[in-house]
Amino acid sequence: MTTGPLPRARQVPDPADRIRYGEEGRSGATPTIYDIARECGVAASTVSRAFSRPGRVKAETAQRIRDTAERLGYRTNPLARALPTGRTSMIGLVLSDITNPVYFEVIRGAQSAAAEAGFTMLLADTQESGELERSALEHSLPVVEGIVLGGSRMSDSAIRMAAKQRPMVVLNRLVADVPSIVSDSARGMRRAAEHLGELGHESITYVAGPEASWADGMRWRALREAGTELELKTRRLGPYPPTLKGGIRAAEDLLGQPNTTAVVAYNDLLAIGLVRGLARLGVQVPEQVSVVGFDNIFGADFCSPALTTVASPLRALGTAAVRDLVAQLAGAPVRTGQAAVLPVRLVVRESTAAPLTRRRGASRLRRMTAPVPAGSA
Amino acid sequence: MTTGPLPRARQVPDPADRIRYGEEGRSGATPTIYDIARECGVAASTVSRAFSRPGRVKAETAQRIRDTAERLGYRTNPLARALPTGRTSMIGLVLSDITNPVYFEVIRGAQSAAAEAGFTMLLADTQESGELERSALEHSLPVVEGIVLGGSRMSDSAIRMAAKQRPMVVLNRLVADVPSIVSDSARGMRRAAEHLGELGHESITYVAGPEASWADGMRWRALREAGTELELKTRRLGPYPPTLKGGIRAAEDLLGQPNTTAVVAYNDLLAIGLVRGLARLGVQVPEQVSVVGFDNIFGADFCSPALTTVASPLRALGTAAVRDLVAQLAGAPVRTGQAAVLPVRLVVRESTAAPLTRRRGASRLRRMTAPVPAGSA
DNA sequence: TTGAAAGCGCTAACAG
DNA sequence: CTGTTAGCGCTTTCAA
Repeated sequence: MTTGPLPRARQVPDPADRIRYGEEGRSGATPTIYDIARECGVAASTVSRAFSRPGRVKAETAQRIRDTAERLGYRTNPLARALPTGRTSMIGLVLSDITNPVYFEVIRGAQSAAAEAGFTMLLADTQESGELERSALEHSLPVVEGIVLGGSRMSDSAIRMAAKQRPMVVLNRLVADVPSIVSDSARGMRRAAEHLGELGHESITYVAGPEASWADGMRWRALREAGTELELKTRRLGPYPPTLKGGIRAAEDLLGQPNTTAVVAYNDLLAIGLVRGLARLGVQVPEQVSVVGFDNIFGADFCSPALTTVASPLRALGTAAVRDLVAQLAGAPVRTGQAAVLPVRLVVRESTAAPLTRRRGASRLRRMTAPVPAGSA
Repeated sequence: MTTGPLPRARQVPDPADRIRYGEEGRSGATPTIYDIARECGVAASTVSRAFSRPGRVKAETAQRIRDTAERLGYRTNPLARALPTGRTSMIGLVLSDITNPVYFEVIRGAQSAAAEAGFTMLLADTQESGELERSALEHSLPVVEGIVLGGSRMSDSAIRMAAKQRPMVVLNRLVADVPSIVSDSARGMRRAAEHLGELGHESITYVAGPEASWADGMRWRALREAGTELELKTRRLGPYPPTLKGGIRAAEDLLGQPNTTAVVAYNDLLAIGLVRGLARLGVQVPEQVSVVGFDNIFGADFCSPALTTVASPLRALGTAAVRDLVAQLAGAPVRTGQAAVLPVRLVVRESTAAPLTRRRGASRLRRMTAPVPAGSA
């Protein structure tokens, strides 16, 4: 009971290389401002200023300091700097699912914008759980100066609350009083509907994603409106999880729907799954059904048939979010009224075509042949 | 010149919400151990112990402390904790290219293992540059307790040097004296060669990836050895950047190679690009050429034809690396002699088949038809 | 332009 | 079992 094993092994400081108090100061340890101060015959505060406030120190002194710092291999300790100031130079990127390819380019964009501004990026994966998300925000992220929330699964009010704690930017979702960056999916959907209309389709089925997704509601609403204006019938199927598997399930459900010649899916993952599922069921894309996706993720161009999709500016979303956040941190006023809306564009590939026959109202889907064996191992 | 604008805007502390010295202590600020100590009538050190050393404090006292901490909404400040101890509870994952899909599952595995062990993951993208990598290690990562190096572009000696500074695990590469986790690509290549041999191919072309890649050398060597044993001719083409574009270039070069019926590519990205490039040039896969990839990345199953590939245990690589690192941090002896080798498996899909004709030695590739227009917008 | 000194929040010796 | 005290490395008043 006296000196029993400590609960967490790592709490036993390795006596060899951990910092100890009151002992050795110089030797192999990384130098501090005090070492430089002593070496230069100035006060530590002067050294500090030389780095964080150049110009508030005589040029020659500053130079001398910088030189010896260089010589000693001095690196300012970010932790020590952060403690009194709160400036950790870190921002957090919170994602609902790191492995969702829609985030790849977002991550890259955010990362490069962060690096550019001198920030390090902390990545948190909340695995599609609002609970994990809340806990990430509360526990592991207090060290970040600001947060980019990509694909949050929390409620608007929870987000608003969190945004009060520290600077925040929300991606692809509108939350009152919280700055956000969205892609113009309404216009994208409109373009998709026009495209299908021009090909001769008379009705469009929306294969829905998660109901908790702001973008999903947005896209469905946009399709309905476009349908009204363009005189196209619209209907909605779902919701489905926004994954390949979800798409395969949707394919099965689609067979029950008469007169389906054109589908717009919530996102590319769903669309690609849908195409595969349909192929397995003996339905040809685009001959029998046209399919449009959303986002233009990695793989949308090399799946078969290559996917027609509404391309989101994924990379730009990432950079814009981080730039916004960094601006906020620099004291810029928070742009809270309106979201920044980034333009999208329709990329037409091979998964859309004119409907097979426009003369008869008969369902194309009922014409299916016998199911074909899945082609993969 | 006197009070001119400071270089970085964010260095102007926002007087409203930054920490100030000597002023207000309580009010809306987040509580510290001192607030709890005062409230409970104990010393701050007792509060500290109650959290970091439960058991070294009387049960009731500890309970009382935990209760008021709860009531006050206390959260221990990780920065303040880290400063004297060096334990930041962060580990760094350094990748050569975040957007390379081969890392998706690795990231996910690493992230979940880190979370499980109570660590936060810092992600650094070095954009295929050894220089950026070195600088990331030096500058932005001193706050991490340990590092997982995935796809390093640095020299062995640079890695060894960095590994002396702090605990490190290297992925998919062997570096003397540094613990590493690799997938068994030698056996994977052997399996691929056997597969192609069984199909009736008599020679195999290796489409090489970056020369700086340890895995590339490994794979090529394994193919040569397998070729000797299985009596298959082998040749090497490249190097190419391990991207879709690289594959497309490789496709062009491949046309100059007589008698090519089977290709193994350094990785799936290259393989998929190759297939697309060949299709554009009018060469059919697998009818005219069989193609095998490496890794089994996202998309390998839905590209067309679906890719036969040597599947790496990507997720497991990520978790294993982090678990290893965490063990090191906990004081486990560094396993330096031998790398941990994770098993791979060959996934046969549609991109491999028997060669069209075995009777004639004539090149299949020279039989190509006129180039076909690219199908995408 | 610079130095002295206090403090950021927490941890760890060292008594008691 | 708990309080006292010093200290992590850096920043920022305040005075000189």
